[in-house]
Amino acid sequence: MSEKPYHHGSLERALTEAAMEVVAVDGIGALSLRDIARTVGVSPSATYRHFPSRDHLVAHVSQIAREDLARALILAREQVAATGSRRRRSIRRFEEIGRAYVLFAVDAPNLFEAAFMPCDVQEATNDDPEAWAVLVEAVDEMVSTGAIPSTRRRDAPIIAWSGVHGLATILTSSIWPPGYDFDDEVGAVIAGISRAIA
Amino acid sequence: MSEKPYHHGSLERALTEAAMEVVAVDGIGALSLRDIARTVGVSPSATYRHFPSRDHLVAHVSQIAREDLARALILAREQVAATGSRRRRSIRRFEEIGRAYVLFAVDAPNLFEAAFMPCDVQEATNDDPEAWAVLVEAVDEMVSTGAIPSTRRRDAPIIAWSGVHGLATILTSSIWPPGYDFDDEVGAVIAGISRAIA
DNA sequence: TCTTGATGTGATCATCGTTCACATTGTACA
DNA sequence: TGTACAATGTGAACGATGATCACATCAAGA
Repeated sequence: MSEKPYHHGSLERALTEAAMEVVAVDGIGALSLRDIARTVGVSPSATYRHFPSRDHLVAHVSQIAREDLARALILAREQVAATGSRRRRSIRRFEEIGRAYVLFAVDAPNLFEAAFMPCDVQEATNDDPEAWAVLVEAVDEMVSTGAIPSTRRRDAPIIAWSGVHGLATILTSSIWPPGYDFDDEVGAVIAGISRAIA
Repeated sequence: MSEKPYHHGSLERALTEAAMEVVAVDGIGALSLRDIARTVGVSPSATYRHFPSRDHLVAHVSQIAREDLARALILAREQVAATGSRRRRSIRRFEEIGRAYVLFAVDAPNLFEAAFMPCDVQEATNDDPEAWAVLVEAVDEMVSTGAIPSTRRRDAPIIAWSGVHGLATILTSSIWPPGYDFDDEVGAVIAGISRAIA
């Protein structure tokens, strides 16, 4: 029987994975240092060798969730078929990114919430993908193909982000108005955004 | 010296007010039953005579915050001067409501967050004003004055709500993109919404 | 080999939400 | 008027949590 070694070897990764699991399933509020220390099989104080406080763990999870979202957007953009005009394709890319944004929130509401929660502590900025950059690129492409006027280059990302982020937040806040269908309104909002920035 | 009476007299109101204060200043996460019991000058267990659990207090605060927001929207609508055509006025009312929505979030970010936080426990529905209803009324008025086509009556509230709610959330989430000015973008987003539902 | 830095343990502390038996008070009814 | 009863507040617990500290263990280089 292999005895458990005194040192875990990759505690930080294990803690992070356990934390992501808890947050994804039960939300950021259910994240407890002692709890994940238990599931990883380590003493509570060991966690402090890798995260100075619970808030730092939360910030780390939040950062990963943001990267996951950005990757989902990139994937959606790349899955747009290379058919039709460049102009038409830039529009479809933009709309698919918007749809993926809302879809991510619906599929993983707890991760979405965690991604944008205000964190007291800050993660060191790195080179990981950012949702904002993906959005700006898509807008730039639409400008370059003439799908939207260049005068909107500046405001379009904010308008688009507000629209999809608002819809996503509303969808995950249990404040959805009665009598409305999710999928229908996703299409309606994205179409509205297209009109707003056209 | 007036002795403190054994019974507080209006503990529930006092607890609620103290809770609103704490939430407004330090956020919903800083709300502690023991803490507000201390500030009100009562034992921790006394709070349970009025709120079955911390979650119920949170839900109560959330409900009040939602009412505050709705009242702010109504106030903004009523402050639109009765000048110009009915059509023009309906548009201005709608836009001022949107502006007030974002302004509320910026002025009271913690209350705004509390207003839309997912609550496990539910407050009994009452007749207090709801932001959603205010928005729908404004859209209906725009339809009746011909400011927007009646075909958009259904989707316009969702589109508008998504836009302002998204902007408000982004503004209060410390994820605001660099190089953008708050006030400018509020105008840009609201103008975008107007184009989206026109 | 010895030392040093990194990593994990166990005990401990203050705080929190919650519960429970009990105290106090206002009130409706005999 | 007096008395049972319901409402409301107290104080002492319990278990759980985040955090800190002295100490234990281990790996790697001088």
